[in-house]
Amino acid sequence: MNQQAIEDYLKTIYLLEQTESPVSTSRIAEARQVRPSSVTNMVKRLYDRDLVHYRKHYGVTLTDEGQVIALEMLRHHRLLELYLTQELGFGWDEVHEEADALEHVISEKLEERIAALLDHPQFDPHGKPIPARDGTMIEVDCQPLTQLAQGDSGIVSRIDDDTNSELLRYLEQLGLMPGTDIQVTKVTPFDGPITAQVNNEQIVVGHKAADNVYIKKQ
Amino acid sequence: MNQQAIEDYLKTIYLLEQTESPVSTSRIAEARQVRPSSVTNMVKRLYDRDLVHYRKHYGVTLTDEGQVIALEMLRHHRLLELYLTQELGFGWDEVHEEADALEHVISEKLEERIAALLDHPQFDPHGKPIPARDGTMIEVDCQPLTQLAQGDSGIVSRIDDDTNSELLRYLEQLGLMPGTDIQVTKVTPFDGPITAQVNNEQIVVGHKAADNVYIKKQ
DNA sequence: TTATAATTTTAGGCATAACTAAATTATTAT
DNA sequence: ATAATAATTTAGTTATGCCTAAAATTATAA
Repeated sequence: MNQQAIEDYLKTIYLLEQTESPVSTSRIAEARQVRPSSVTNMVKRLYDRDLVHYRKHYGVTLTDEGQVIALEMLRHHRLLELYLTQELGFGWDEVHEEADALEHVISEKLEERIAALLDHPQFDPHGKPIPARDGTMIEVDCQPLTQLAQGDSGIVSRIDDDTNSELLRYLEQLGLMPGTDIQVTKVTPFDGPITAQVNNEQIVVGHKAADNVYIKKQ
Repeated sequence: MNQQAIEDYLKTIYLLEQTESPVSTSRIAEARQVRPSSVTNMVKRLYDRDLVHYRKHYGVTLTDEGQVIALEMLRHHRLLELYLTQELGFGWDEVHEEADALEHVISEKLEERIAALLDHPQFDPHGKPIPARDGTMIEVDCQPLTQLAQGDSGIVSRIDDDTNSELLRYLEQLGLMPGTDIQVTKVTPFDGPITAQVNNEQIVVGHKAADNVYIKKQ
């Protein structure tokens, strides 16, 4: 079993656990784009290594040991994304794949140097929290733009699907990046578009895109 | 056949070809620490992919296509070594392993950004030439310190074995780093130590270490 | 309780990449 | 030229990793 595959599975399980825990094999299969039987096999091997708890027909959760590895990958990934944008001029829509490959390869020493150089940052370019070395992570109370009501205002906190370059480029055009102030001007029913005030401009954004934009209400 | 294994074999073959070409399977086996028969198998697969020329019982050389990949890896490796020392505070004795892992993973885009940020450098921290994107590379006419005679002077050009951290730390202590002026004060027979003037100090360096220090005579 | 859906088991595929031992080929010394 | 030696290749084996389809099992909800 190679380390990269282990790390990818653990990361997937970690992220799925944020929504529902325990995680079913079919959810993992879906996320990893393999068959459920492949997942069952892999999960057994992860279980043999004490990286997950596993009860048949019930689900999977990470052990402490498994979570340490998952968080390490998440830390690597998000630090790298920030590093690439801040220090190497990458766009926030270009960093996901690069970080996905690099996260498995950088040493702890390099991780630490990058973190220090960036002044131990708390968030990646998409507003996602970067786990600290001890596994702790800031939680921001926020909600999708689609759930705000007319008149509500707040600050863009994070973009949910940070793997979708096209979406990111679109949101950037609209100015919907973490830290931006936003006030909802108008909402429309039946998952219709949302109108909002952003950077002193009126913007209109479709429901699907808006669903990825999480706002911290004020 | 995974890409990393291919790249490692091609890099090995490239480096061995600098000394003698064609390269025998046993030389490759020695360099890669595997059995000659394993190399024969691998070489056949490389041949199937047009990455090497291969004649049984005769030897192996890189095809153009193979050389492109080998040089790309060398470029990645050396750029990364320089980047890690210049931008991330790594010592020249700490970068080899990190670069060895990263070289297979960075994208062309990241390579280019790193190169640009470093102002398209020509040499890595050990004085080795960095291949340009088109495969060209500066050649420096230099020779091992052990081959200089008393009174000869020059500039340290490069360190041959850049994988040996201990050696690199030792040479750094002595001030024997690329760019340093050096004048040979005394040589001793039977592979004995060499005395030289470096940074206004007299230093004594053993034959084995000196053999790794290449000098550009003036 | 029985049908349906989800999950697991089984058995095997396919690729990589190493190894050993035996056979073959090339080189060297007589 | 030939025998001895060295280098190389062949053939077969081992081990790993990750996947799949199909069959069997288990959970669940009507």
